[in-house]
Amino acid sequence: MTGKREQKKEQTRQAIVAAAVDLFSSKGYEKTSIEDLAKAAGIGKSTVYTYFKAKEEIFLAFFDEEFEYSFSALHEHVDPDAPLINQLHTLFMLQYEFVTKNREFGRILVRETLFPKSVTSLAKESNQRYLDALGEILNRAKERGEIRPEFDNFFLAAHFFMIYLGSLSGLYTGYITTTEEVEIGLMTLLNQALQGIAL
Amino acid sequence: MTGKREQKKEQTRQAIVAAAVDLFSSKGYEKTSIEDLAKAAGIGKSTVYTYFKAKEEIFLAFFDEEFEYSFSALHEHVDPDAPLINQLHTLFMLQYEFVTKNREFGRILVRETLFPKSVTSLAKESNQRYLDALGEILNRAKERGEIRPEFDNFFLAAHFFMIYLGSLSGLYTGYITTTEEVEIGLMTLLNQALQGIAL
DNA sequence: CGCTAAAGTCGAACCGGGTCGACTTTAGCG
DNA sequence: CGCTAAAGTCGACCCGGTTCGACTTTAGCG
Repeated sequence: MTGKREQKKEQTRQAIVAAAVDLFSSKGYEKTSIEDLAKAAGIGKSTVYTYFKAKEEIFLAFFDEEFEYSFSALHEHVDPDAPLINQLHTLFMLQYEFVTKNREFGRILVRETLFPKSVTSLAKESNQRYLDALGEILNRAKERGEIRPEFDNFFLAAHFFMIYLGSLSGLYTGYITTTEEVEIGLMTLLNQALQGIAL
Repeated sequence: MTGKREQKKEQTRQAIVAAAVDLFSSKGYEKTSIEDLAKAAGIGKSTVYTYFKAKEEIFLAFFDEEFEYSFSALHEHVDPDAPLINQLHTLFMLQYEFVTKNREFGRILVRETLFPKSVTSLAKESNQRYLDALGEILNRAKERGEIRPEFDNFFLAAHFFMIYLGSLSGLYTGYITTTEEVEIGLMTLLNQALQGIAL
């Protein structure tokens, strides 16, 4: 396999993603047209559609690259044996900063990964990776005896993920506006989840 | 005030919303073009933009009509003095059914209200109404001594809302596929929230 | 090496959301 | 009632994502 043809195809794909990383970062998603990407990649506009079914798919590929970078930064900041709430706090605030470096970017990201038009493996993969990272943190917390062992890891991870997600939504709907408010909201909700709401 | 002009304007507005209720329901949001709406309302395409700034705004107006209907049905199903978890369960499952009557509809709804392009009062209003309805349920639960009184009502409502939101996302990303699974997921998460995750 | 069918490419066109600016209606004043 | 400025209307157009179909390249067989 991997004949000349496949190699070239892979190269072109890379070129499109590289153009996306470049242009989405500098001009933003909406303001970058498919034609811009095509020109930057040195191909024709409609050729882009040989490699990606839609603009959103290019976005997801672009996100993959960025995600890698962001998650490697995470491990430098979080002590794997710190109390759970500290770890979650750090993780979410890092993620939050990353997402709001470009407000537009974060919005599209959430929309496309969490409420995608069709069930593509791409979107699910992104979520899974996030959930896995959360799962590891939770596992360690369970081993330390910090949290109830009878709850399922998947639903625990999902629970925390939702809290993060909701805080983001608060940002986009205008309920909260500053980083401090995000921080307060996040901590309040994490506390509720950990302590329990019922008397 | 309310001269002939304002009356007619209101009429035209209504005609557009009526066309939206009709066409969005039958053909779906994406497949209904502005021109379709204009034709159905008996006006020109660009006149639509005198009444609404964007297609999304028409969607929100359409949703307003549907929302009213759905929430009135709610009060017939939920006993205001039933245990909190039962009330939440009923509320969310009703809401869920409503939203998935048309899958497309639910997706756009979440996207536009929770992650809107710009902070419009419209989207915030929709959320606020939902949060208010939740707040009432929580108030009664507090009065019955079911939940911790020291937590802020807003954040409690937000917490439950997020759980619902996350379950929906699970549906759209393909983590869950059937109504039963939604129900199980919902109950699991509500339990976690009420009991508390920490040991 | 020549041929062919499949794969890859891209210009042209489609489609639908949104804008512009010229035209039409009408409120409300004298 | 007549006039005018403001409000309302809409045809023509722009723009960008996506599709179509004709053209070009190339793998791989004889």
